[in-house]
Amino acid sequence: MALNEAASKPIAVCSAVDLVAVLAAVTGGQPRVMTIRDGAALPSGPFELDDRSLQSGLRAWVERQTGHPLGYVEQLYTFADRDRAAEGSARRVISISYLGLTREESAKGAGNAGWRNWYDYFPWEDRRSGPPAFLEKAIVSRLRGWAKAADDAAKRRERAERLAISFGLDDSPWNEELILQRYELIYEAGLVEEAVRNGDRDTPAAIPGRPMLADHRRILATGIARLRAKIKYRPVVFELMPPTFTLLQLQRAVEALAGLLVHKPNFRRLIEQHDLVEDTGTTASDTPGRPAKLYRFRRAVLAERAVAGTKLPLTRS
Amino acid sequence: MALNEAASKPIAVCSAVDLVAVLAAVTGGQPRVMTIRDGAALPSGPFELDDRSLQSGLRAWVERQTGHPLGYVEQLYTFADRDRAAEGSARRVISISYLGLTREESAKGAGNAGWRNWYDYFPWEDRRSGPPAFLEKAIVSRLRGWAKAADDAAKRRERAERLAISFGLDDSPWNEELILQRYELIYEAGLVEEAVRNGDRDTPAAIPGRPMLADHRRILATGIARLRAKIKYRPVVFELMPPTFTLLQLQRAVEALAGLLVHKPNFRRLIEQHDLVEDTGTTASDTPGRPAKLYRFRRAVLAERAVAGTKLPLTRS
DNA sequence: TCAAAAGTGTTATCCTTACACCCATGT
DNA sequence: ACATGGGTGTAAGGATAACACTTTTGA
Repeated sequence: MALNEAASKPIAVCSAVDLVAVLAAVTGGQPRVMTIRDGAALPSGPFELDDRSLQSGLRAWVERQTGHPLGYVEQLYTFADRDRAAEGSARRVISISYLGLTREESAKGAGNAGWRNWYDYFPWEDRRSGPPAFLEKAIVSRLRGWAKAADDAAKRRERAERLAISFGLDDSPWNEELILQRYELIYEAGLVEEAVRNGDRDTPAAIPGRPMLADHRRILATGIARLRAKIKYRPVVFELMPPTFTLLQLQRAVEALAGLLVHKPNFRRLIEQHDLVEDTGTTASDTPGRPAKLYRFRRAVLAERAVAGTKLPLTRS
Repeated sequence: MALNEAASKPIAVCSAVDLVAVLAAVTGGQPRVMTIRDGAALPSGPFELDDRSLQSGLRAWVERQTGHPLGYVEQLYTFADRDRAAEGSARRVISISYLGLTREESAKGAGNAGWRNWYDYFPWEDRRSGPPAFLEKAIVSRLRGWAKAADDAAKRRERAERLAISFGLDDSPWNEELILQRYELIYEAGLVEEAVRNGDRDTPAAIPGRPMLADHRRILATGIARLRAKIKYRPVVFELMPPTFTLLQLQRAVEALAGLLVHKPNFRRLIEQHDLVEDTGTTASDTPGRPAKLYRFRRAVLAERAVAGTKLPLTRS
């Protein structure tokens, strides 16, 4: 590293840069992610110099692939740690990752590309029917063992605390946003195939959850975490919905993303209170039970609300 | 762009990558940012391949430079738009930017490096004594002119709306987090030197606020925006405070960052309620008025609270 | 005594949470 | 009738915002 203060023009050091996309959708009540290589990797490729910008290039590429406009794109993170290389060669790569939201629909992924339920990769993150049965035995108890196995007492305490917070043990509530922290804990403990590949441990039995190439699973976790956080303060769920939808469909989408169940009456009020939707006048009829009103996203909110929500007790005047 | 699904190994396309740091501190009741080249640029330099990771490399560099531990580092954004090159050569550079927080103290910036009040670059962002006098004439009225000058009606409406929201006109409240949006509006309207340099407009009189090289001012705005947002939901202010401090000092630091005044009694209650600080038993004596208790940050909160704060109405059980 | 800052009390309001309940449709 | 989902009412509790006020020091 040389952040030289007096640097004239930066020297033209060169690195391989690639782009990685976490493309999310919701269908059939499940959260989906676009994958390639038969589910083993996220879509990615070299960053070419003639793009207008990273974001617009990514958008164009996705729209070409899926035939659908990408509703929303945001940069996720840029990874550059050495231990990313992973696969033999110590080649250093910089990965710039993006999160994109789309309505799945015609998921005409060419070749071996396709949409997968993202809980295939993180089965412990789906708590819509309560904590999964395997969690305690296959994960938590082994992490407890790992925490106890640290060298000194301080480290043991620290690990135990991270474990409790990440997985919502001992009075800590489960926090669905901590998906990356949970993955990293499991990784550090050597319980995922990716960690084993990197030679950090000898070969323990892998835990439930499908691995991915390189660090794509970490990137996916980063994307899910961002989305789980964002749905709480920005109206991004709507990017994943069809043009019109019932409030229950909307709720199911939120639940799919969060991996948690939501309180129906209060959810409806929340949506209505914030004026996020408007009535279309029509009702959905093909469903069981009483027909539900169909709503559409009130796109005006995107402009109206810069949102943000104060948290500082300001003085008036 | 070629996010080829079937990509075997990405081709070794090469780009120049550099790191840019937004280092923030608070002293003398003012927010500071570390600059080089006599205040014209942010510290930056080429990214070298032998670093362990971006973050740790940046941390090491800063600690060497300032002699102080960097309390907090986070990645800001990776810029790669073509129009960044700006300065003659169409050379494409990728800039990975970071936000770092430190206690200024011995700001022994070597050479022409040093701490600057960040409102030198964004004078309209400091509203601690109300909206600055020049705002209406030097900025808002000219932006209104720019909004009216758009080609078609739709674009005029869109510009007027962005203007109203960004600058808190027509019933919209001022939102201190929108600093980047405000800067981009001013940039698009051709009112900053940086835009003129890029040849977007002929030469209008520049508005108050010091320009920077390349797009460093945009990066700085990104950093300030992140920090202004983050102090509301994470205890990061404390990274900028001395080991012990009074509640008024803490309040002044928050005000300096936000560019807004805070309601004292309610601020104190907020801090205490959340158990963010603990009493040291000592009091500050050298100040005017009644001596204030000195507090210290309760570092335990970093571990205890994964924080997050639900916004979804979950079902119990 | 006054200025300056520390610090406390109290209220109105809003938002969130939880619980209870009724409504409309198809089988 | 009953299952399924749609939809409303309301009350308790907590957080926030606003106002008014007392306390402690140094000059």
